[in-house]
Amino acid sequence: MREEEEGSWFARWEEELPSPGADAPSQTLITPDLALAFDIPTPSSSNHHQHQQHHHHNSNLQTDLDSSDLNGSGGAGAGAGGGDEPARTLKRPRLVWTPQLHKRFVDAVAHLGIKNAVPKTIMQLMSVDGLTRENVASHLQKYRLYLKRMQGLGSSSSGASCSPADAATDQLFASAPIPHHFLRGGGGGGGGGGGGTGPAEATFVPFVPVAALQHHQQMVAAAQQQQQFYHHRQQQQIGHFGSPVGFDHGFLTRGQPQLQPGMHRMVPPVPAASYVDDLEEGSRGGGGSGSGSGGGSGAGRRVLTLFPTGED
DNA sequence: CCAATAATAT
DNA sequence: AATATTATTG
Repeated sequence: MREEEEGSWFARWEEELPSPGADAPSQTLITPDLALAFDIPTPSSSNHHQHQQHHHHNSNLQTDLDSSDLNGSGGAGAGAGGGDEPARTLKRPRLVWTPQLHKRFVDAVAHLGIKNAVPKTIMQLMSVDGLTRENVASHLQKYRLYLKRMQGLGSSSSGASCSPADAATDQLFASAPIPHHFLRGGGGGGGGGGGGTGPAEATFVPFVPVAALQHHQQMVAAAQQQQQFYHHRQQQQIGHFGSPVGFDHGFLTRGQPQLQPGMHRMVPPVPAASYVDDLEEGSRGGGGSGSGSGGGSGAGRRVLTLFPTGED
């Protein structure tokens, strides 16, 4: 029995994020505060091995991924009350892209069209609190690779992944209703997301909302202001990340953005993103990539990933 | 100067 | 393997 594969990364969690520990009060709500206190020791110097916090039973693990744990983990935090203390050089926990979150991502991209599917726009359209452009950009890379991979292949049977490694990634992306659009080269494809697993589609409905999106340092003024915002976000109200199952349900989903005084939201295209937020998504029956990758490591990885879809 | 992408590092 | 981070280019 060996769980070395996935164990590798989550094992680092202890080092990465401030795994709160036994000394942590049972106050599940105060987690952010503690994390904050822990995380700001000495960021300047190279990361020496800081005191490793003990970790309390943080149900962070996606293991029971269900409900709306749209967020990942963490607790960087915001002053739950009065604190607008700049959590200087605060490193937020790694963002956990859960299927629900990814769905929002895809949904945003889908409604934007490949044209405007840029990190910043996506981030704004998602309206997910605490999400940074970097987060989206990073994930966007993965997503593009996934799409490209899909395009490259797509023949023969419903397949999806060839390598076991890709299979894992596919599972994540498969959780979203991929509006097969955006092709790297011109666009294309799309069609049925849920209905057919047919790769290589051709029908595609690019609804270009707005015309040109020329960036010249004058027209994006609003955007720049927005940019400053997420810089300050660090001390503003981040902290809705880590939500151990059961508490901290600070839904990251901001239905409508709260307009800040002195600034207005810049959403020229796409009026108000109004998608249907479905908490539960169990769509992946079509593709159904064979989980049994046969291969070498397909033994027992049943922890993390996969939500209660009740499928087996 | 700002934004996005690509590559690299953790 | 998944993200964050950094560097480069537009």
